[in-house]
Amino acid sequence: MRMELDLGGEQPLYQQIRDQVVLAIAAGTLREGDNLPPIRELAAEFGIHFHTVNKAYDLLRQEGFIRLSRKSGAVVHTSRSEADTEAWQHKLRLVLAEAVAKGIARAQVDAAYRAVLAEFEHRSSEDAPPQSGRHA
Amino acid sequence: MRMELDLGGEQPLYQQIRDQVVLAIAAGTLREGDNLPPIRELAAEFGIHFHTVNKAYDLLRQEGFIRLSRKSGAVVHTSRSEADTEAWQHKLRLVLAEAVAKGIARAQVDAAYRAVLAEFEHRSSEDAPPQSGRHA
Amino acid sequence: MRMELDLGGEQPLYQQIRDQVVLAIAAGTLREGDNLPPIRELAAEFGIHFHTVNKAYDLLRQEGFIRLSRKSGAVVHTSRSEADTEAWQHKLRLVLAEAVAKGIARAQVDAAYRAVLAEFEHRSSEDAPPQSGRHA
Amino acid sequence: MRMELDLGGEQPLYQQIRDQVVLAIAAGTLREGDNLPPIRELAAEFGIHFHTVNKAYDLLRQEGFIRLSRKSGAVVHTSRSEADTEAWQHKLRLVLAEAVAKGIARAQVDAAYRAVLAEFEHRSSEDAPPQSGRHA
DNA sequence: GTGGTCTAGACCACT
DNA sequence: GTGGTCTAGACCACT
Repeated sequence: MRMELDLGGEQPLYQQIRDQVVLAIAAGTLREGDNLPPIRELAAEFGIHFHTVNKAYDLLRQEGFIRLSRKSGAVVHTSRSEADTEAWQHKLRLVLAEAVAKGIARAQVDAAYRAVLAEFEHRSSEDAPPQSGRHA
Repeated sequence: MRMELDLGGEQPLYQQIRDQVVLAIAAGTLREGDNLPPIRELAAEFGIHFHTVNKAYDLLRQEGFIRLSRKSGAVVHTSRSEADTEAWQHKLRLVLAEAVAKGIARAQVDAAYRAVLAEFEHRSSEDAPPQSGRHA
Repeated sequence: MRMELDLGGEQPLYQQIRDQVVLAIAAGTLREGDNLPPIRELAAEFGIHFHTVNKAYDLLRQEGFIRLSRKSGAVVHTSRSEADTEAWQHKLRLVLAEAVAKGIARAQVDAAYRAVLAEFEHRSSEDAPPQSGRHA
Repeated sequence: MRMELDLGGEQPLYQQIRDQVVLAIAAGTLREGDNLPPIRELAAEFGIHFHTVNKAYDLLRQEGFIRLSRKSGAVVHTSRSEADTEAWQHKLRLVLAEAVAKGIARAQVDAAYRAVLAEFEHRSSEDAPPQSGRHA
């Protein structure tokens, strides 16, 4: 799992780590049951405090993306509550509001939407039974 | 313009104000050329300091949603740069990654996407005459 | 003299008026001895308060671009003190510092410099005796 | 990094701080990756409020001269967009218009231009090896 | 009457 | 120890 952190960037490091993990899961680089790097290892790799990584992992746990245990460390284990889905819809609403408010053309929004989902597509194809006829 | 602030919430107040304004523009409650409430008035309404509102308005100005002047106050005046659009796409990517990572079904994501855009749809439909042959 | 003001823009109106007049003088649209529009006329044209125009004209007078008198109104009459020249050099220094700090290539800075001066060139050619050999 | 502020001057303090930092970057006193003084430290040095310094740093961040993070503080990190370059050209145009309008001789303008750039020259000469054949 | 600048200072977030 | 958020409030600039 490739991870790029922008130390000294504007976003808090723990947030960046969280985002990278979420993107990796969506991209299929990290799959259900996979282990995330041990906290101290990841911290060492980037020369950051292990507390920072710990905070990121704890956030991922809270959000229902991973499980933490002393035995197996951090493991991808997604789950979602209704509240999660609602919170997610609220985020989507805000992102789309920005686009609409800025007057980005509907076609361009649609294109961006499809492009991103296509990028993450493989995932459903891996989980789903390999059916035929999937053209385009 | 309805606005709800969650004092003591996780999100900074100025960010909440910013979000509410963006949503209002997208929803068409605030339209190009409309005035936002004066800084001090909005502050009084919510019992917060005018600096907080000022920061929100300044952020909206930076992001290209409004214009500020001592004469006319805060006025909706959207503009966008290429960098804006790129930053927006990155936000969309992250939001969709969350959905995919959580395994929300594609159909449900699509439904949420369409529902939100439908909510903001009127914008174009109000401004444009409801007729065919929309040339220039 | 064409003048465009951005009412509701970020820059103070009096500053915009001042800038437009300076640009007009540099471009040769306004020449030594020419009259600027009467204060109240200009104010009426843009629907702004005559105090605002008055402030702009007074600033232009202070800066040594025009003369004001009850008889003849505002007349282009440039003059400069050593202090003016120093102040100008300081402005130039700051503008160039921005370019250098941002890492704009020297060639590009030079090009912008020459382009702007070329735009204002006619002026010297009008004042100077029409000598031959001025190619490029 | 030498800095001189004119308290009680016409220019806002935060703007003066911003200008001094830009000049320092152009002069090479501050270089890519260098740290600016911590907000509160600089404020104490000049006996002004840290909010004022904060505003200056935030402006420098917006303009693409520095980066801010809680971890590393304020670090010189220049970047520019096309809009930046356009805005810069407009500033240059106005400064040169002043000179032309005042009838400052072209030779004197050229001299001032070259003198300022010479002052900032070292930047490239320090970083690059003083040799011919500078390829990539 | 509008937003802008600045001070003073409490408390928080991130590392 | 760094910057960030927020309140409180004085005084200023522009129109």
